[in-house]
Formats: sequence, structure tokens, C-alpha cells
Amino acid sequence: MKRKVTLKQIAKELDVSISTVSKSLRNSLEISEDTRQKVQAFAKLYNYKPNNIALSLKNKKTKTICIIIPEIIHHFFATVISGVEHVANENGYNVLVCLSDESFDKEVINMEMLANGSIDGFIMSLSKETQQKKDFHHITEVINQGMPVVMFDRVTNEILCDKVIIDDSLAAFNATQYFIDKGFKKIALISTVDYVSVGKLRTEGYIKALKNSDLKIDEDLILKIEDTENFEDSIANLLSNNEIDAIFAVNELFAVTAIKVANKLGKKVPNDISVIGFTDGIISKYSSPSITTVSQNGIKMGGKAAKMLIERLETDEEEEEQYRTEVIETELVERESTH
Amino acid sequence: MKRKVTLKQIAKELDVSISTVSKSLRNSLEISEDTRQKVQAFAKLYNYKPNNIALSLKNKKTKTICIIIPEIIHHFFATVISGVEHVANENGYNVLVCLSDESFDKEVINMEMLANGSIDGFIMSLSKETQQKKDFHHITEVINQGMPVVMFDRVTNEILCDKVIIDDSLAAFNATQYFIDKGFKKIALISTVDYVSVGKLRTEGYIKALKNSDLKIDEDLILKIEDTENFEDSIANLLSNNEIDAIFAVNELFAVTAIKVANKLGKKVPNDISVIGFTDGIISKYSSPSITTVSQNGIKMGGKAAKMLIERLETDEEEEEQYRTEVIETELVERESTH
DNA sequence: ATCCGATTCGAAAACGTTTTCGTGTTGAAA
DNA sequence: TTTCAACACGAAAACGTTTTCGAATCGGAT
Repeated sequence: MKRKVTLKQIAKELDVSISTVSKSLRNSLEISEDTRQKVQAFAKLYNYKPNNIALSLKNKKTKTICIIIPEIIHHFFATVISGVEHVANENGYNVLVCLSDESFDKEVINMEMLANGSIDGFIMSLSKETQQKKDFHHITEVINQGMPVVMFDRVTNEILCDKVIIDDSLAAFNATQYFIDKGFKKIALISTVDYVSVGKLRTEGYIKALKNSDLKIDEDLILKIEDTENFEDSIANLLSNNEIDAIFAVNELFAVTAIKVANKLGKKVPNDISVIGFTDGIISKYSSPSITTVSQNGIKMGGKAAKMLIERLETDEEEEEQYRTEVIETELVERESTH
Repeated sequence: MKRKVTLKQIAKELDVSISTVSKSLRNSLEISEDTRQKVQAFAKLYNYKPNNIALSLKNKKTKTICIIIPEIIHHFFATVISGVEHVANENGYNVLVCLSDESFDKEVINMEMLANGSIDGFIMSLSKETQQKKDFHHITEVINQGMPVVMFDRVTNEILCDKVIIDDSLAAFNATQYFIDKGFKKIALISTVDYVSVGKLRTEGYIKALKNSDLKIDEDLILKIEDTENFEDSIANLLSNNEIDAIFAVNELFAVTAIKVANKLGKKVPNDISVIGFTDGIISKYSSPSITTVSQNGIKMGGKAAKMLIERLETDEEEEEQYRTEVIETELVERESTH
């Protein structure tokens, strides 16, 4: 087992100074052709690679960014990571992944832990608990220390920083409008409770679309699901009490569950009920019937977020251009759950 | 924007030496009660946190482990990361995620890049290309440098290190046996090409089960899917040519696609054809019919891998106990695609 | 022989810690 | 008064780099 070789060791072996070795390896003109070659040959032989930690300490840059997400077993977030990873890699950055598990405390701990020089910047999506508490001091603190933060998807107006989102409201509006255009009258909404920012926005879009077409908002057609809830029963309840002919669900899980429940109640999708989901993930693609969804391009979103973060890291701090909010376009992917 | 405060700055402000500050903060008995309190108060006021990079350099430990996976948009790998993350966090480690994109080169680059002090150890699952090439020099090199590596799922016998796997062959045997016990005769296999280790092993299990029951191996019932292939057509071809009454697929995607194709061909699952998949992911759970699968507990697998790695990191190097291979038990989760 | 510019290299600081080893001061015991 | 332990603190090395600056050597020109 041969340990990593350092500049010092090479210097000793070759009986030159550390500086000479360093300069030789970086092809400095200060060093004679002779010694340069000698050093380089030796370094190659012993497979010298500069120690990244030492470099990080010296340069005060780690070339590492951290992405904090609520959970990774969630296709959307996995796609975002994928997008972040690729853009980061292209730019020579590594990606540290932290999971908040939807917990405020974990989010805080992770950020405080890493804001001490371990990384250069954050990309994050708020945990549900953080959204509920509306306590963002940990984020403010990090930003005040001069560490850039890019928020995506689950963002908040209370923090000033770069953001990348989709127009949740508009996307929901369009999905609802799609139903309206097809002549559906009893359009149900399966959403989350309001403190989840995207749930709230999508609900708003749904309502706006109905109002826009002078349809009445029927509270009995709106189901807001609490996190801990066994929502299959709630959905069954929703579907049994109404002559619903269309359902807009704010995520895949709700959509696929709605279809399953509908089947159990003897209603066929799409013949009796049409369904549109949100987030174009695995479920929507591979369930039968496959589900029409609002596609939310996680890869693009992650890529954009990484790009924004890296740009901010690599431009002179003082240029301090204003914070930007990028909106990733969504698209309605038509599949078998609508007709 | 107040920058991070360092020991040196505190020392200067309080007119004491750096050592005194450091010792005070670590509650050394060398320092008088008085100065200790003064320093601690000041440090708290300015929110002092030791710089992790400096600590890493000094301690030659980064408290960071890296997991290299072929892709993250793959439920199984996402669950593994989740398992790794949680165990790592419990032990004060952070997790760097690298994607090889099934590419040999990316795998090599990532490992070489990080083996220079950036991390303490690797957890990895081989890329397809690496398995095909059978070139593992990058892994050997890292291990020779004294950096521990734990391989999971897609492993190789050519590397000596800790491993955590499932008994792919046995699991496939059991799944096939399940069909045999139910009286099925025409049991098809949808697998990957052989260089994917798990595909090969699962194929072996399938064959062993058939042989074990004196059933003949019918090559026409075995489909090995190439990576780039449009496998929907291949599956259609398989299903149309035979009176297949059961299908064992080595992953979720093949299983769900088989069901979809069967439907198109007018065959009902599970009435006309029973299907068992592999990897208990989202698709199996939420597709209709939901799919009976061999569950491969990614969380447990990742957790175990992380635990093994951390144990090796934290025991005295010299104890050098032998490398272990842990086998995570699998389980057949019965759902609607079989009866 | 003297001087000067080029050439080639090394010493040292810096990044932020921790820790070892001194050193100076104090008080009490001899 | 001397001596010695206990106490409180500081200097410096170490981790592995890069870079600035100073210095030594050498050749050629005067």
C-alpha cells in the first residue's frame, strides 16, 4: 500500500526545494528545462496528484456545491439532482447531496454544518416543515456570510436570492383549462395543504381557470391532503360523493391513486373520468393507463440552478447583479388518462 | 455581509494568542476560567465555527464519503443513496454523489479526481461499460492507496473489498420456482445481456430453477435485451411467438413494459399471463395491475454499505480484518400481476 | 578585473486548525 | 531567601499547496 506522494516527498527525493517542484509541475519558466523534466518524470512515476483539501484551504474555494432536498426517493428531485450533477461536472464542481427529510431541524443542521468552508454554495428546495414554520433564518445567515444560495421549486418570497421555478399557477391553470375546453363540468382538484407553496399555487391556478370560465368553485370538489393522512380513503370519499368527470391532481401519487380508487369504484379512466397529474415522472409514464401530466422538467431545472449558482460563484463578487428568478416552462403531456 | 471569523481574528481582538483561543474553545484546563469565558463569549457573539477544510487538512479526514452510481434517475439507486445518507449522517459524515452515466471514463475520472484527499472512502456500483470492459484498475489503484471501497449490487470478483449484494441467483430461482409451484409451464425470462452482472446472475437462477424441476430450457422463451435496444418491439416479438403463461423480468421496466405489450396483444395480466418483476420500486407499486416483484431493499443495502465503509474508516487500519460480503435478503412481494 | 542582466532556485508566508513543548509568573514550602 | 510545583499562556510545527521575493550563480560586456 503506497500512500499518496506529496510535494515535500518529491522535493526530498530529488534534493530540490518544494517551490521548485511546485513550479516545475506547473511548467513555470523560472525553472530550467532540465529540472522541470526530471521533476515531471518523477511525479508521473509516483502518480502525483495535488491534494485537493490543501488547495481548497489555500484558494478558499472547494469546487463543491451542496444540494439540499426534502427527499431523494422522489423522482422529481432525483431528476433535479441529475441536472445539477451534469452541469456541475462540466464546470469542474462536485455535488454534495443532503436530505432534509422534510424536517426543519435537519435543514438547519445541514446548512450550518457546511457553511464553514466545506462548500462554495447551496442549491435547495425547502422542506415542508420549514415552509410551515416560515423560519428562514438559517438561509439568511448563510447568504449574509457571502455564500450564494439558489432555491428551486419550493421557494419563498421572504428570501432574496436566485431562484428557479415553474409557473405552478399557470401550469395548473392550463391543465384545468384543458378540461374546460373539453367540456368537463365537474372538475375535481386533489391538492396538498396550503403551506406547501407549490400546492397552494397550483390550487390558485385551478381556481383562476374555473373563475375565468365563469364556473362555480365547488368546495366539495376540492380535496387538500395533509401529509400524514391516508389519502386513499380521502380520495375514495371525494370520488364517491360526486359526479366528477375530471380530476386534476397536483402530483403523480395523487393522480395514480385517484385512478386506482376510481377503478375500485367501478369508474373507468379515461372513459368515465379523465385525470391529469403533475410532474412527469415514472409513474405517469408507466402506469396503465399512462397519465396525462404537466411535465416539470427536473433536469432542466437542476441544470439551470447549477448554472446560476456557478455563475455567481465565478463572477467578481462585487458585480452583484440583481437576483434573478428563472421560470422553466411546463408542458402538458397527453397520455391515456384523458381523451 | 460579515465574513466568517477565524481563530486568528478572535485572538487579535482579545489580545491573546491563537493557541489560547483554540484551547479555550475546546475547554482545555490549561486556560484560566476567566479567559476561557471571555473567549467563548466572544466566539459565540461572532458565531465562530471552525473551518472544516482546515480541520480536514490537519486530521487527514474529511468526514465525507462518495457514492458513485450509474444513474440517479432510477428508483433503486435513489433508495440506496437514501440509505447511505442516513447512516452517514448519523455518524457525522457527508455524502458526495457522483454519476458515472454508465460510462467507464466518467467512473475513472470521478475516482481519480476524488482520491486525492477530498473524501475518505467510496461506495460504488459498477457502470455497465466498466463491467463490459472488465477494467478495474482505477478501483485497484484507489484501494492500494489505502482508501477503502465498498461495492454494492453491481460488483465484481476481480476486486477484493467489502461488498453488499443480494443473492440475485437465489432470488431469481425463488421467483421462477414460484411460477413452477403454481403450475406454469411456459415461463419466459426477460433479462439483460450477460455482461451486466446482476442480469447474468438472475438468468442463472431462472435456469437453475427450471432444471431443478426438470423443465426444459427453451431459448425462445429467453429474451436478453441490449441497452440501446427499443425493447418494446423485442418483447412484443417474444410474446407473440409463444404460448407464454408467465414472465419473469429482471427489472421493473421490463416487467411493466411486458404487461403493456401483453395488453396490446389482447392478453390480460394476470388472467392470461402472470408477471414477476425485480426491484420493488414505484412502478411496481403504482402501476395497474400492481406488479409482484422481488423486493430489493435499497435503503437497507445503502445503509449496510455505509456502515461497512464507516467501520473500516474508524477502526485502526492495522486490524485489517478480512473483507466481508454482506447479502441482503430479498423477498417476493405478491401483488396483482400474479395469482 | 569589474559590473550587470539573465537564469535558476530556495525561503517563507499564507490558508485555519490543533497540539506539543516551552516559558514566565505566582505562591508556598524549606 | 531559595526552590519547586502549579498555573496560565505563547511559539511553533504540522497538514499540502501556491506564490512572492530575495539570492546565488554564471556568462558576457566593459
